[in-house]
Amino acid sequence: MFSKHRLAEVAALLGDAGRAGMLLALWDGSARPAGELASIAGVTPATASAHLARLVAGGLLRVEVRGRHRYHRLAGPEVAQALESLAAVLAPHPASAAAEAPPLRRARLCYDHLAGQLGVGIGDALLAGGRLRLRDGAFSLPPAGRRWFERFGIELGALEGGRRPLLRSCLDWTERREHLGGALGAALATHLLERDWLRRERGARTLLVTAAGRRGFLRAFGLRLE
Amino acid sequence: MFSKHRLAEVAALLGDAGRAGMLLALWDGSARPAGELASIAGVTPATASAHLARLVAGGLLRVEVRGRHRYHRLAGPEVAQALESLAAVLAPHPASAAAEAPPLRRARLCYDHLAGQLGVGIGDALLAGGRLRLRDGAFSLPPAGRRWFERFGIELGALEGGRRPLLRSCLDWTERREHLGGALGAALATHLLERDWLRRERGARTLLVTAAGRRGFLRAFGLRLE
DNA sequence: CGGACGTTTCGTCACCCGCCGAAGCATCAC
DNA sequence: GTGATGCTTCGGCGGGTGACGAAACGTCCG
Repeated sequence: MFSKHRLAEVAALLGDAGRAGMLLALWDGSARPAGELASIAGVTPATASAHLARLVAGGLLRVEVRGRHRYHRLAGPEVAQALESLAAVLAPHPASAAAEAPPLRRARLCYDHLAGQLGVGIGDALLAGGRLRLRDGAFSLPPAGRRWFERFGIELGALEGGRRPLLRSCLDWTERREHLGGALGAALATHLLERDWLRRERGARTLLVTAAGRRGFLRAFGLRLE
Repeated sequence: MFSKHRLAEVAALLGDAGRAGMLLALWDGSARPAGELASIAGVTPATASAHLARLVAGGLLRVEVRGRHRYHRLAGPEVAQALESLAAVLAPHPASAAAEAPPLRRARLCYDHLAGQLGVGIGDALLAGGRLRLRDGAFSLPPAGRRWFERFGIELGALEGGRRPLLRSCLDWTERREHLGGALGAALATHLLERDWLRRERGARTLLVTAAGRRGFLRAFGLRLE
């Protein structure tokens, strides 16, 4: 049987504030060198190195050696998913989630797609416009939606047929609402970053809405962002 | 920000073989007294008591006092979901899942709905019969499916409108396939247990198929179970 | 080549946490 | 009441682990 020992082993890796901090910093799918993760976790490089070695050995992180730097990133979407579902456990009541720091609640990346109020808001706008459908907690994409995404500059053809589902609903832990994940959610996030509607805040998974973004979200989605 | 400390706190609760064993024993949604959990975890009642107190304080377990017994159960589906997604992290390769003990692979409860080969098989049969649809990794229920479930003895009306989504796909960690969760998945499992097609194996989340079940699964789903 | 830098390894210390046995509280049975 | 049972609390022991500084290693740059 998949033993309690293996489960405990992996869970114990997440069960240290230093390591948890590193994983959270990598939650958005980014790759960061060991030194940066050390400062994020608030420990010396020596300590961080030991932590990172354990995370890699435990299969939670992948490491990519580039010169004298060692870039670490999450080993895969399962890890991000595990973080997300642990977060769901510790925010069982919307009230505690509502107390989150505003910038993080407003817009952030969930591994590689949008989350927070912006993510939920975009989803709502797409639903209201008939460009997306939500039924029984699962998204589907009607023809009108396909056309809209193509016109918006996202090539659906390239996204389909891959291993990853095009649409996937992902439970947002601050808003307690479904938002759009999957290949399309990721492509949308990438597209908005490339268009410079959104900008990643350095060293966090928080997203900033640019001036162009404010105009764009209002025009494209009817979203008024303060 | 939802701090790394809180995440680490919860994860650390799972990061001990004793506590992990207890949680796994409760994975199927059952409620067990402290003494039984102690023997499952292989520790003395004193040690178990301390563990259970921490799990309750951490919001992972609920406790129900009945006379001199204290029944513990998972605090909610989020906890089971967290266990499931951690299991997915530590079984990234189908090979390791294939090594699982056969009875567990064959049929088990994932908190409150069916999983394992039986769970996946039923899902496949429903899909093949057009009673369920799978699109982009998410289930939907066409009219033919609604009729079928009603005729099968499951009242959909009572399930809808609740907080919990009717349909939810849940990644099976032994089969690496989606299976049916959500309110409908739970109702189906309950119904099959009540009809005595399935019986819970004492002290495990493994399910046994009864003789009536073998006939029933063949007739209703075309599933031939050895 | 030599120095700067990022990272790892080593040695060490301190603390936390899991474990148990014994004792203390409840509750149930008679 | 009296004893048995289920569980918790208390006190104390031992091992694991996270922390650091110092030093070694490998890479980049002038």
